[in-house]
Amino acid sequence: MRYWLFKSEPATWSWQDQVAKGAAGEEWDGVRNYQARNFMREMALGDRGFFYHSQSEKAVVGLIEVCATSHPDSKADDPRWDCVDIRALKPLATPVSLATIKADPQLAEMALVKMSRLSVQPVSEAEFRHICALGDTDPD
DNA sequence: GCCAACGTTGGC
DNA sequence: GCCAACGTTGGC
Repeated sequence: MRYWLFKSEPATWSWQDQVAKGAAGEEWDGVRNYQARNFMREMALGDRGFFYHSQSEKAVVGLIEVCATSHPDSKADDPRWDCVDIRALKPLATPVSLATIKADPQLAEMALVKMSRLSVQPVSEAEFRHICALGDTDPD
């Protein structure tokens, strides 16, 4: 299993919006960046990831699961844009802020820190487990 | 609100 | 194919 991070502006699509979609999940549409799209094409059913609030909040707030592999983005008028569907699993008991991540030497190599504009990015298993621990949340 | 980083576009 | 101009993202 691989691990990922999905970034969203809460004003546009928040964790609460994601939770409201329930087990059926929702298409992660709107990505118009090749790197982010290519990561979504690599995702497998059951891959796990973080839901991150950018802008005002800047924190990892929840755990998600990939529930549909890559398919054309239904909201794109250009066939080059694919996306996956994800569903909310559970919130982090304690959100893990960007400041916390930046201050942690074990997380210094994360794309979140090094490539701040990338909206869909891979997370290593060690990073995934560490952030779950910081968030007082069972990764399973 | 500002600015740095970075992706895209279009002229040459 | 290069590069300047411009737009967008996201942290501060």
